[in-house]
Amino acid sequence: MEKIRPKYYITTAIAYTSGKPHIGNTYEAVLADSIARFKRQQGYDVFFQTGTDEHGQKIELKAQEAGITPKEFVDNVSSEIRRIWDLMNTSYDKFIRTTDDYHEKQVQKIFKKLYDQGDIYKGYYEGLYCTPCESFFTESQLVDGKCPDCGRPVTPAKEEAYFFKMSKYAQRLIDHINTHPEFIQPVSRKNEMMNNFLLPGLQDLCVSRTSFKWGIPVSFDPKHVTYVWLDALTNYITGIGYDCDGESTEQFRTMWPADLHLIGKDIIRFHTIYWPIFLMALDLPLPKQVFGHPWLLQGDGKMSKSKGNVIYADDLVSLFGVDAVRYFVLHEMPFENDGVITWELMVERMNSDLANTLGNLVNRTISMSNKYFDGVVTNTGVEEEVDADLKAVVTGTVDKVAAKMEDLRVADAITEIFNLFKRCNKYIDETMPWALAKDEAKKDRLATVLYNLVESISIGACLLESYMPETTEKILAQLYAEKRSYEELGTFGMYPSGNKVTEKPEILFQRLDVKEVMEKVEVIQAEQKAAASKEAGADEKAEDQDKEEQVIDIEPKEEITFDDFMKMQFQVGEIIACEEVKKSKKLLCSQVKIGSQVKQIVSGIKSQYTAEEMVGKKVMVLVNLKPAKLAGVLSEGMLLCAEDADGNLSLMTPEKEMPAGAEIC
RNA sequence: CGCGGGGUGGAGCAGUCUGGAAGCUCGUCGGGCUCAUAACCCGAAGGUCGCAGGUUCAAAUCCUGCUCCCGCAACCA
Repeated sequence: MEKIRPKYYITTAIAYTSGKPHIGNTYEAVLADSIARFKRQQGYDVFFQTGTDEHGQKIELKAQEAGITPKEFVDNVSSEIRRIWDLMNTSYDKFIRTTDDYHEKQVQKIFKKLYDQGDIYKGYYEGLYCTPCESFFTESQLVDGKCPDCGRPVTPAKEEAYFFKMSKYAQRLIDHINTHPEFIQPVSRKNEMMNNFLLPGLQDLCVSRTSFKWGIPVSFDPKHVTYVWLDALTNYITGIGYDCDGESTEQFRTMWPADLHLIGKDIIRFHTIYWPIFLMALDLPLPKQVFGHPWLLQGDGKMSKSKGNVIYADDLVSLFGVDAVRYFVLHEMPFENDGVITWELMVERMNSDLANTLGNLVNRTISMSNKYFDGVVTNTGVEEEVDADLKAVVTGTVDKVAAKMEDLRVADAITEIFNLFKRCNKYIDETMPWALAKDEAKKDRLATVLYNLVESISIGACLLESYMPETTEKILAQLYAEKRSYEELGTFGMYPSGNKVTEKPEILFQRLDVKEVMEKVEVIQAEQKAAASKEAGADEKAEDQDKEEQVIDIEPKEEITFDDFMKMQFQVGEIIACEEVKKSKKLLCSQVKIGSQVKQIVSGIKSQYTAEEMVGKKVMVLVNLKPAKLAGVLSEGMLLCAEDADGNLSLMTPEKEMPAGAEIC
């Protein structure tokens, strides 16, 4: 009787199609792929979904800049992302795009349903809007009057919008999280969500926009388009055939709820709060687990295209090969803390693990088989004591790997497999085949030693399949070995005795020289830089010529009257004392002498000025600004600064010596 | 006193829940071996486990205080 295979539904976050994905995005796809492949190997009926998130104002604008329609734009980027996923050999079963018609149709139905049942209501969204980030901010959220995320200017905006009533389901969610400790992984994230968002009380979530068109229209109010999360998150159900009128597919009924949503730690909030609440509103079961994986960061400073140090999957693959890149990202990524990727580290891993430990092991084993037995591998059964430990390690690995995978500790799982290969290398030294070969009487023992090695490598190679599928194929091909089933990986001795291995072993991973690699990297970086400065456009030509001064254009504000201007009172102030505001990162609190009075003014300039150097400066002060508390400290005015594109600040000081209190007009 | 995570040989990390000889990978140094991709195997050096107290026969591990780093939240008049 064939057993019914248990199902396993795994998803990645869908990638936003505003540009080419860097290695960090790619990492997520590979991580999900390794888990999906492993579950398949274990016999699960796996469905692995990934895809692209394609709506939003940012895309609308980018398309406009490029002079093409948004659809054309996302078609390009989406296929580029898919190309990279394919390049990385990810075995997704479904690649969903949020512009797919079934998805759009379903999102409209879901929106309507939630509206009809009163979970979504119409209201107004008011605040300051950052176009590139597509986010509204309250005045208090701004950084230096600019977008806290990207630092670009914001514009005031008010729009009619639909909101989702989050509070209604909050308690149910809190209970769920408390009774399902495995729901949010790693567990440390759970507290963050609870303390920062759930326990203080949830804000209602804005789910529609009228400020742009590139989105899924709200069916009963077409000037609105669905705003990001209700559109993006629902891919997890629409992709497998959910229908909110009850016409869901068979696939949906078997696959949902998802077993694992694999996402970046930056969007844990949306997946562990908003998404479950949407599902509750739709009366659907919640996903079993959400894993917010850490990030893969670059060692040499922040990534930026203009610095030319962004690491892309293509470049890595062309230098190292697909499996080496897969190995690296999977192995280097710890479970909780961020991982680091540099070209040097990549070369080191490649040389020491892949070339030395694994590649060389396969190579020396095959070479010896050819040298001593013309490639024929025979189990003559002449066992010695040392063999027992080798076999124990080899046959025990599968369970160790499975245990690590169960906890999503993929890096540790891979380490277990490499321990198997290291054990093999040690075995060679213990048995010294080259010594056995000199003694005709020990020929049978020699045969058994080589048989044990070939068998061990076969098992190890099969275990590698989830992580480095091509390497598995290559090794098995050289050994003329069959792929084992999962159950057979714990059994020693299935390699057919008398089988022949290849005559000419192929180098699996070539050792690399760091210097040579870095030379190639420099070429790549130069190209990237060139492309970036081209992209930056004609008005930034100054880039090459440091001496030429840059100019900055900012958003023009509304015209004001002379009267408006006269309402503001500016005076020269002398800073007579200054200290840091405790419990804040950016604030300095200054005592400013203006005429005969002293005002206390708090300014967000700690990153640019120390408290000591502030003292004694004469600065331009807006004195009649309504006092307000900042981080609990009273501020009675504003110090004026000039600011450049990088956020560097310069206090405005009088050009000639002026007394404190002098009017500025 | 906003919430949380972290500080362990040169580098990167595990160990902390459930106290009981400080471990792994890489690097360095020494030795072995020669089948193999200057690879493989063995050994050594190197740590007051952030600081200071406390509990205990015994603390990296438990308790208290302090300090530094990193996320999230707040803040930039």
